[in-house]
Amino acid sequence: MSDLPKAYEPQAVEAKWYAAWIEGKCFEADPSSEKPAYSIVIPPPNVTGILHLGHVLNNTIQDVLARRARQKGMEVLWLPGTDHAGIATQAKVERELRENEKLTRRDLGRDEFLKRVWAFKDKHGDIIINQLKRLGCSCDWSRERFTMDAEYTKWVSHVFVELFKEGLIYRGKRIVNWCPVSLTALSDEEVVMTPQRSKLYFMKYEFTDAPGEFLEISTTRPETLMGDVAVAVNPKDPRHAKNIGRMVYRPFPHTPIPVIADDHVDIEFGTGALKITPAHDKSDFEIGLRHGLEIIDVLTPDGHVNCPEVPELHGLDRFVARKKAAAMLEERGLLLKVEEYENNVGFSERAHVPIEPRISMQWFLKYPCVKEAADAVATGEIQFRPERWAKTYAHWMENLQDWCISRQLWWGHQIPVWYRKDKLDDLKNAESLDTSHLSHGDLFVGVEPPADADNWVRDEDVMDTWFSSWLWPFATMTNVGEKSATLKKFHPTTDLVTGPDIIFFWVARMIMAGFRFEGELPFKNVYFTSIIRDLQGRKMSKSLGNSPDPIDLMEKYGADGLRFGLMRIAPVGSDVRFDESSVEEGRNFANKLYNACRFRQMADEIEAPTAEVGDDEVIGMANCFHVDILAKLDQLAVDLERIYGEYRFGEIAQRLYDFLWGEFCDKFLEAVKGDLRESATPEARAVTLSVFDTVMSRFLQLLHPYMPHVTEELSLRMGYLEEGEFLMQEPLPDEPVLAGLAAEEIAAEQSKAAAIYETAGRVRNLKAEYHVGSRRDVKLVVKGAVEWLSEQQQVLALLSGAGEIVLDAAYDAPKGTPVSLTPVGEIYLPLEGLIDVEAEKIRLSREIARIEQEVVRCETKLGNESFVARAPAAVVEQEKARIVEWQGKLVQLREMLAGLG
RNA sequence: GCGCGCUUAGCUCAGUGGUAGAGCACAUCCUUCACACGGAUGGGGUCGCAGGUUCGAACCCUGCAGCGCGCACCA
Repeated sequence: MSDLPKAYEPQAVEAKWYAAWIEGKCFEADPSSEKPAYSIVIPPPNVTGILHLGHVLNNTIQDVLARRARQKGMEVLWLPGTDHAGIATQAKVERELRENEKLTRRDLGRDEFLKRVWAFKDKHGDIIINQLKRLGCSCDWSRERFTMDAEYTKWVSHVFVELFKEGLIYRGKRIVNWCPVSLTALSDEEVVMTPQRSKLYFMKYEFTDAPGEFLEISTTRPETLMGDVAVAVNPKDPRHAKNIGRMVYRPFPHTPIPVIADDHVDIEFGTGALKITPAHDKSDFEIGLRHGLEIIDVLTPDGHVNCPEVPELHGLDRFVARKKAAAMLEERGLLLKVEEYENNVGFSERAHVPIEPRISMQWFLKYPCVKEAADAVATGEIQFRPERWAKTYAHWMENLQDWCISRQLWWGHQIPVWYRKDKLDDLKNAESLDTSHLSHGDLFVGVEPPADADNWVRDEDVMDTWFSSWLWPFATMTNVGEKSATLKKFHPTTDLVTGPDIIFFWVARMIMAGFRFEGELPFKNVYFTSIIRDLQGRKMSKSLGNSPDPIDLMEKYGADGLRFGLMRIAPVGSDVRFDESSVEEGRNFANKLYNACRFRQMADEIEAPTAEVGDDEVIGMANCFHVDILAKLDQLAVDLERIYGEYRFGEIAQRLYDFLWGEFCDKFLEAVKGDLRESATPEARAVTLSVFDTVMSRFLQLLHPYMPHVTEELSLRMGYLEEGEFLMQEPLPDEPVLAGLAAEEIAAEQSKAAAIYETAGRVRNLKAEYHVGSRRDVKLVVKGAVEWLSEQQQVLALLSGAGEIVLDAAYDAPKGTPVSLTPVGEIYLPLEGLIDVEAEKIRLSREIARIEQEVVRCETKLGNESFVARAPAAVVEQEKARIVEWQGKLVQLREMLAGLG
């Protein structure tokens, strides 16, 4: 091993092990297993997407959970797959078509276009899957699913049909969020409210019964005023009481419209008069319904004015028309003023343009099993982490709006509804459709097409992508009408790991679907990950170019480095600011681990005898450093078990890091280095090697979920496992390493080790103070040494960098010899006349002053009767002990100062 | 407008009542036979502000401020 490179090179190792795990079928779940089940379904990434850091965090957490569960003896299913991502995928293909062939999807026709999308999916669909594999994800790839698989599509249709029969799905003309670019309706969740700097136009409409008298109105959208059918005022508004029931002239087309009264109008806002455009505003639409007003649509689907009566505006883009309309008002002397104004405008989540509220015929769903779904989270049957998201969920569940599930797209699950050809026009124009039409035979709703298909025409729309995603936990496990062995074993799933940004889109809807179609919750725990931002706190996005490519990071630092680095900084509650240096630290950690093992291998190559020491004998021969590290390992295992239960992934990473680096390498390895030299006794060598192996083999196991590749590699290299065995399949041992040793004995040994470590630190800092920190030949004299110090004298010399340590109870220190009070005695550092006496005097005086202050502080505290009476006894004792300690030190320091003259 | 978070060292963040912590960055030293992707030492914080509870508050309570995020029919 010593001929290997000094630094760990992860790339080849990681590829090798991933292939080996696949070859060994390590990820495949067995539904017939006797072991308890543990399951996760992956949040399916977009099939044509590419991996970003959010995916890395999310999937690393899932992999950690899955791998840990396997170690805990569970039968694990991590079910992977991809989502067809209707709008996103269709838009990509349309763009490619436009750029390469100057064609639109309509030029190709539906069938041909869909062929193109499938081809695109086949070409790009594996990219993100392969990226997940590169990351080391232990998904059961034999069960990979896609939301448009034939069987999955059946589920989607089946669910539609069932909910339609139940009367929860209906069709109707409503105001929907219309995207003028994608040319489809969107759900409320797909609209992002964005503050905009816009203009508020104040205009006046003339009363028909009083020429020269005007009603003042403000609006942000003058381009829609051709669709005005009324002006509304609040009935409680005294300013307008006299106006209710009168008529005013809409400027263009010049037509009288009524002034009506409606509670919705805010008296405080502007002039208290609101123009009503039912076709282009949701609340206007509702007011229109209440008052039986006409609906005049003056915009085309792609956001252009459609109003031949006003030729100046007809055909203009909506934003061009806005300026033009304002100019026209001004020409007519009807524009009073224009103010700068900030308001919230809904933007299309995908197309990034303002959505248009638009009347159109769409399919809607009234959510099923709302109460069960709300209760499941409220009662804690489904546990949210962090818990506060439960409140967000509850709020949404209490204010559910019907879900617009139809999309005017081609890529997706086509609505399983057929219309009779001869009734097509009637049906398409009908205001609404309900289940009664089913029996009339004009409408056919079914998973399979009607038998006499030639007489029917299928609804052209497809369903919202989330209408398939919400079935993911069970539709990936079983076919319609079956209860597969997989479903029986693994549903409900154990943990769901996802981002809080899709709590409404996905999480809430899955819970409802789970209750409705499987009669049970879909998962028991939901862990919401942090949102990853850049160092400026901005979201990662392609357009900002602030999103590092995880593949590049893995090339540079290894998948294990990326995983560990990201997990270590991922906080439980809030967002995380990403910096590449954290990944670098992950890489460094893997390297540290690798080198610790390399050190062990090199020790084997030294030609020095090793005694045969049986496992049982090791503990008996162990010194305090051995016992100490073994005890810390046991403690680590116990702590990790608890922290896993709390899903505190960052803390787990931190504990692993601190143990390996701080305890194992910095302390333990340094303390036992002497045991591995040729000069050491065979027994000491044997015991130390044995302890090393015990700790390292168990530590590799504990670290494995976070850094699967390097731990697997080292377990084999170090001989902890045979060729053909996998660390990922090794169950975690239940027994502590030190099970056979009494707690008091462990504590006694640990306190010795702690004393030596602390003493070494004090000596090093004493050396540094006198600028001999790098010298390893200094002589130390210990006065008043604890009786056991002679046993560990060599180790202390090694750790503190001393050439010689002399125990001398009667040592008479030369004047000004630096001294440190340590847990093992007074340690002097004779400087052989090299010190600057004056500087030393100043240093001592400062130290004395500082300690005196400490003593005063403690005494004041102890003089406080309330403190003594109310504080726990242990705390009071601690304070007292502290004073004794400080005073002892003061005596020493004053003597030293006096000694200097 | 309502709700939820956050505010601790230059940066990123731990720390849920008992003497303020880590990593990075910084400074000095060390190319000592696991590791410079390393080792040693050190400087650096009135824990956002103001009150309150308590013997004792970064931590609990109440206000306030700043930042961020949700939700909402302000034209």
